[in-house]
Amino acid sequence: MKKELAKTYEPGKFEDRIYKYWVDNGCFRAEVDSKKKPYTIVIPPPNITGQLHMGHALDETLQDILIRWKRMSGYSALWLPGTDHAAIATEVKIVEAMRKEGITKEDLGRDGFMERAWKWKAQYGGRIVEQLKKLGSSCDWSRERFTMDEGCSKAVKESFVTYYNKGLIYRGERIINWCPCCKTTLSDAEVSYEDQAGHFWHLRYPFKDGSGYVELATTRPETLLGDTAVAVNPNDDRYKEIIGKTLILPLVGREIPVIADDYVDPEFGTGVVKITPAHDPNDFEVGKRHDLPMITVMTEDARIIDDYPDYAGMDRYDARKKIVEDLEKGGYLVRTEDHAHNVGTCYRCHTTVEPRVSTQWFVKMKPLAQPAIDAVKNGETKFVPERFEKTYFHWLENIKDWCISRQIWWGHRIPAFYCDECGEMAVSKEDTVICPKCGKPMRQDEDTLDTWFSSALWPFSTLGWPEKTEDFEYFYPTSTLVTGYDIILFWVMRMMFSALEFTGKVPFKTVLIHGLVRDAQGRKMSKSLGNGIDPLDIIDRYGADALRFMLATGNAPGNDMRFTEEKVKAARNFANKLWNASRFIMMNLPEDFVLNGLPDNMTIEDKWVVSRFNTLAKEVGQNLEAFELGVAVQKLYDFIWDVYCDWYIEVTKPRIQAGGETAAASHSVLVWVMEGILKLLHPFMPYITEEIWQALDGSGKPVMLESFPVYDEALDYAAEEEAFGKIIDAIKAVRNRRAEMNVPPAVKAQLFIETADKEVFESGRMFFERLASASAVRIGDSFDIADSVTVVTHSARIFIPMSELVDKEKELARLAKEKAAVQKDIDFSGNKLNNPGFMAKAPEKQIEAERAKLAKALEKMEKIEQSIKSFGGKV
RNA sequence: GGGAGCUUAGCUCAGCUGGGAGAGCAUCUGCCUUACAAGCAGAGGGUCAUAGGUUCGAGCCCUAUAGUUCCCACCA
Repeated sequence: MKKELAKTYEPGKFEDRIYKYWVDNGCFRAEVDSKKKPYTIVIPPPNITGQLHMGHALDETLQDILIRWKRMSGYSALWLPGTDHAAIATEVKIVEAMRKEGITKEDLGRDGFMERAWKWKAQYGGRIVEQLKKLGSSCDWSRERFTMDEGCSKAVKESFVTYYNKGLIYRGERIINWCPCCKTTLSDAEVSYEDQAGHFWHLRYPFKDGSGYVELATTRPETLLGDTAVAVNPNDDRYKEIIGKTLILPLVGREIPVIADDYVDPEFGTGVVKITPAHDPNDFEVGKRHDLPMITVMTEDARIIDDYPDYAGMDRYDARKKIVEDLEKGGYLVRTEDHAHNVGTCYRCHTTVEPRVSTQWFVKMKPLAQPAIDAVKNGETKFVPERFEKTYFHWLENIKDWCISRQIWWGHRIPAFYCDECGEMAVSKEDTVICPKCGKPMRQDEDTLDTWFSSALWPFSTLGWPEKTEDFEYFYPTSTLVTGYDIILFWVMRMMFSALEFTGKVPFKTVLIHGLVRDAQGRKMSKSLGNGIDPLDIIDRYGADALRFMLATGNAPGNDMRFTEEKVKAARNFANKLWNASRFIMMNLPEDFVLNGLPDNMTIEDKWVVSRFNTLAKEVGQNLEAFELGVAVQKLYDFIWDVYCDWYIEVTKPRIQAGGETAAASHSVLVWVMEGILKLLHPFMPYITEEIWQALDGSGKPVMLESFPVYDEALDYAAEEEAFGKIIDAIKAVRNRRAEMNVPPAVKAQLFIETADKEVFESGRMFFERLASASAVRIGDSFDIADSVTVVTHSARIFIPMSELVDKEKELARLAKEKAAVQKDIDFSGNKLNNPGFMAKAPEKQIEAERAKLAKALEKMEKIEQSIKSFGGKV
């Protein structure tokens, strides 16, 4: 069955059609099938607010390659898609949109806001999903999930309640990271530190008894309002006598003590630290140790509270300015110096985080961390590349409790209930709860959970947990998680301990880590820089296959890569090459051609290409097993372009022209190898391989459901590989000489091939005419052609009688150079073989290879010397 | 202050368990050879950051140094 392909490769003309074909035929659907082994990937769920960016494109491409390869390899392969509600990120966007309409959250109230948020989700949540499809992602869309859908919400409640009942979730008053802009708490992981230029203000606090001052330094003078002590190191001789004395807090007039605490570093600054327990995490600890009062001086949006009339309502930076002025006026400011320091900022909006004391919910991490460490230590879960395990261990070994409550509405509401009557608290999976003590209806906690709380359950909540569903039993634990190194701490680690806690199993066996896609200059792609490249735009111009190929090529796991359009173009050109190769095959195929395996009468070059393909299949499989996708794709590229197109197709041309039996055989081999290529390449470039397959193959089945080629011993033709290699070498050598002498291809010349492998060269006779510009070819044991250009390979001497081009002196000089080169080879191998150490310790295989190399070089040397003699030179 | 990565051809990067250095792009030469100029045939270009070490043999393993990037960390 022969179908015409368009003249040029235009992916835009068929990609959408092919995708629809796959969906319509249920090709992505994974079945619970006890006869097959499961292979499962859950997608790192993109944010519903998101637009597809290059990071997604890379992530999805790698997953799709793996899932398509496993599907073709006989697994029941499930790629489970879905989206994340992205609590803060989404709420910020919705609030922003509302602000443009002049509405606030408070105007709508909680229920009204949620209604609006769900509408918003319905409107934009689908967008990113449609964009994923453009890439060719073979997700099982019938199983698509959302972190706030019914099942995932149920899993969230179940896990919260279980944690709570085991004492692994608790509520307590702590100092937490507070974003004054998002008006919510943040976990430690959600704070990113930035170096900022600041100042070091040296202040003096007077003693109450009038005995002078103590000097201290601060980077945050505005927190002075909340100072409840000044601390020195107990071993600091300079200050031993003032411990226990009372100071008057400038501007405020509060009496505060001088305390001693090891936390103070005597070497740093003046060795005296002001203590603000409510606005600094370290001071909070000091305050607890010394039972100091905690005085919160700022509101939720980081303005000074009304208790300080001089500064009330000012934001923290204005207050800082005013306070420094007032300190100066009052004679309390000693000096100001420049000081660079590390400031914690909100990872979403980059507002400086304000430490704040409040009552929040926490997950107790120490007991959960240990099993997660063990699971990786004992190899149940492996990271690729391995080095990321260090990051993982380091984080888990130093982990602090996880603050999970957020003061926003978009998210899973904390399933805790309070009785306003008697103060009782209950944690429950139910939506309405009656107080167990007094029977009054209870009020649910206003806060929601950190978005990563539900993400942490993703590998099993999406498969039905806490129910023991068929999917869960069959597809869990998942096989491979593919994600960027930037969210190991946020996500991978939390899935690990959650899964071990709730399912008793690791969530995935392998974590394949990839890097970031950077711009051409190596900068991170970001909205603020405006250097982001839209994958959809690239797909539009070059096709999804080209983008995928580019993203999979030349990149090792865990390494960042740069995006350049040149690389996409190279990938597109490769697709075009494949496209045209298939066009060539099809335009020459007889109308009634049907592929019926490999023919019986294969020639040397047929066996050569089949054997090379066989090796390719073996190696690609090995590389995929080892997650070396970049290496695998490079091998495919080399085989298709160099072996198949540049050599095999070229070599079939004279055969096809000749017609008959030999042409028929070459048709079969051409199609057989092409089909093999399409199968091997399909995971990487699904669209073009499917499009060509459908035109070439008569089975009516999609290539994506074919079997992935594997090594077949019967197709190993080592002898033919070597023999045809001799022909290739000879053709290359002739071309090389002709190019050196600037002989245009149109100028044909006779070729006299002197060789001991007459049979081999005889079988390649017609290739010299087509590929080496030969007008006629003679093959013999010995020739003596005067004044001819000579070419020497290790298996042949080739004479090209072009006397007008021959310059004896030049020819001798060239031969001398070639001789020197071969002599170097001989010396190199000879030295090795004469080295007792090498002979004693090198593996036999290596010694054999060295002997073979030496033999080849010696053969070549003999031929060169012969040629030198024939030009009258001395050897 | 800890930890990790990177340093290979002019540029961007591969290089699987150690066995005479590769690709794409760029450069140069010659070709519109009826699959493909998004192409074909050739060429040039690298003391694999530096210095030691292990080994018969090192781009690859070990140690130090330099440059660079990232992650983590409470120094006011």
